[in-house]
Amino acid sequence: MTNGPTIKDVAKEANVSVATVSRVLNGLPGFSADTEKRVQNAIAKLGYQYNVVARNLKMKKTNIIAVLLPRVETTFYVNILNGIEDAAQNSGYDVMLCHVGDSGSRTREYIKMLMERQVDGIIGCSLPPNEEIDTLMSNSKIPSVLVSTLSYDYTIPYIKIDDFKAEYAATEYLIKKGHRNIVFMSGPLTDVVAGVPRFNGYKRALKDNSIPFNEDLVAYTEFSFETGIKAFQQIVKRNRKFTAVVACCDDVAIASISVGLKDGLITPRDYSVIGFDNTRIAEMAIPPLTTISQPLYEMGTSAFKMLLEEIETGKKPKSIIVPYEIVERSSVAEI
Amino acid sequence: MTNGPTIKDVAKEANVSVATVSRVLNGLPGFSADTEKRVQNAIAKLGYQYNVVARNLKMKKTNIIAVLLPRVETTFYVNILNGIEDAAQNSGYDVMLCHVGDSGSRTREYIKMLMERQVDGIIGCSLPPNEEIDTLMSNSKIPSVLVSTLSYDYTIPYIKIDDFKAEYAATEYLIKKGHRNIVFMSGPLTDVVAGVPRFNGYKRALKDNSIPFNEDLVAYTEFSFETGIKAFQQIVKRNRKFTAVVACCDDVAIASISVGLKDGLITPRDYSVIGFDNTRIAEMAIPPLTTISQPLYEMGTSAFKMLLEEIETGKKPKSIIVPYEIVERSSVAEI
DNA sequence: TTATATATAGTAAACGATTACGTTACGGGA
DNA sequence: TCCCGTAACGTAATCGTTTACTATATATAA
Repeated sequence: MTNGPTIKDVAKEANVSVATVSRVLNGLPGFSADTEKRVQNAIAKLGYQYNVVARNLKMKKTNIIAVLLPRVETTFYVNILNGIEDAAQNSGYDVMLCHVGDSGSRTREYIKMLMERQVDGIIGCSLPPNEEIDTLMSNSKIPSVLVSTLSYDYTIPYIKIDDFKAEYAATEYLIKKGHRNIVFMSGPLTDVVAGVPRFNGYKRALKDNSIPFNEDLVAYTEFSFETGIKAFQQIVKRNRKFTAVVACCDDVAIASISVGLKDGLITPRDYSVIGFDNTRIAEMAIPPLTTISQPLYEMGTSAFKMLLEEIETGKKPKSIIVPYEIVERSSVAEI
Repeated sequence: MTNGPTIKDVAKEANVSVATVSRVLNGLPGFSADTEKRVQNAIAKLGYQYNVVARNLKMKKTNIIAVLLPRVETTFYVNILNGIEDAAQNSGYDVMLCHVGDSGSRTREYIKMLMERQVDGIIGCSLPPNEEIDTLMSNSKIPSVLVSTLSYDYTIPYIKIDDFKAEYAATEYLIKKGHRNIVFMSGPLTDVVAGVPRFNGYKRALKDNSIPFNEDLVAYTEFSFETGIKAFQQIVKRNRKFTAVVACCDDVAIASISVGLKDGLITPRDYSVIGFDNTRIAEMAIPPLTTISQPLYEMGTSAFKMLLEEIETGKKPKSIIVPYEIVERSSVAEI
């Protein structure tokens, strides 16, 4: 591969110094209109191509941020990612995608790689809090923010909803519609971020409305359709008296609807269902799913803004709790 | 920000030259076990951090590839992306995400940026063929491959299914089940890649089975749920005699099911539906969607392999047509 | 013993930008 | 006329690596 022309070649061609070429390239002051024209002509003539890598080395800045994602199969992450990418693009940053695996197993290696690559910042999405990873991140000195999760010891700024309150609200919504036998399709209790607090929100809403908690009405599942199916089959086997279900995510909500259908149970005629996340499938479900909405896209843009703040000022931004919202569609009936 | 230690500092600390440090860092021959230990100790003592940017400059290689995507809201792209990322990761490449907008409007600027960034390769997903963009890509001299689309003049290697044959097969599948009044929910005919060929496949299957083509049975839509809803409403208004519909994508298929439901029409009892893509929602739909499956993840990994081949050998790889598959679920009935 | 190969290392020139600092020329004010 | 500020450049060091050349010591072969 023959080497392309560099700033030096341009300088020679235009009869100026490299400094001058650099100045016109970057719009810095210090050259006449005539010089500029000569440089531009030289650039055009030689087909000069700017080299960002060289600048990165000199400037110790890459204008790259990395986004760490556990898995990218659901629109949940995609919405956040879109938000991040749009915001980054607007500020002249590019984003590097790091698919760290479901359990976050590749996170360690990725962070090391990112340090070597000199990325300017890291955004971690839904990573399970892990002391080792968190300290690794902190020690890396790379500005970082978390979306939809927390750090082990709260040292890394984050942006998320209040999962406890959100699931409390979902449960209460059902109660206000007259439901009392409410199934809870819980995320795993090993998940301290989205599992435990949502479960607690459910239980607290029950308690505040003097409804006794019934262990028979809760099933544990991963945040996926397939595991949701299995979990809800357990429920149906155990208990038939429920009139509503609050699910830890939309996929599980839809699984709950599907399972019932095989037994001739129709939502919301026979039982109501409320989801969580408001992913794209929520509106496409039959019936369209009533669910808790997180402003995912905005969380993405905000996360980038927080990160940018840390990059530019060196100060850790404040964490943000964003508001959830109940979006009412057709999967809940009053009784 | 105080500068971190460099290879030079390590060299001084270990009482060796920078060349030696570089050699142990890269596992090249030319140092004794004792020297290696001294270098490693120096690295540990100083907390030395390797700088990839400097290497990139020297080596004229970044080990970054870029993936261009029109929009990332559907699991369609996500599956391809996963494939690409996993394959890239295995070969020591990182991927940069470029969200070029729905119409590919930002593609131009992105390609320029990628040239400046000296990325090693570009993978374009589902980009609408566009002469200007294609020549820009070719002129950039950056190895490129296309997934699920073609280049304007076939100069850029691609990997995709045969859309004509696939939609032919879908239509024929319905015909073999006894259907003759078959609606076609067509993508826009401005889409030369997925719009036109699929429409032609549908028409040809009709013809080969001596079924007259009926303009009334086709509606045009974008590849989205919302537009699918509107398009199918048109169909229902115009004609009620159909017994099946072939849809240009899963979202549109589900839209077709949803619209009928409002009129009390149930799939597959009242009409059958076949989708396209086999995205995640296909299995979650009610009823689960029979659809044409593209091996998206594998297309992603193959695309990367093709790209890698071009990066390493400098030769354009051959384009690949991958096989589709009909996955049978419950949205089609025999009559 | 001498010649030669080999292992182990060092020197210094790239890679392609940015920029602090120095220089020159010109113009205006006193 | 002299002084000085300023615009318009140029020079050269620098960012942190890689690696082509050399150089030296030791081992091996003849």
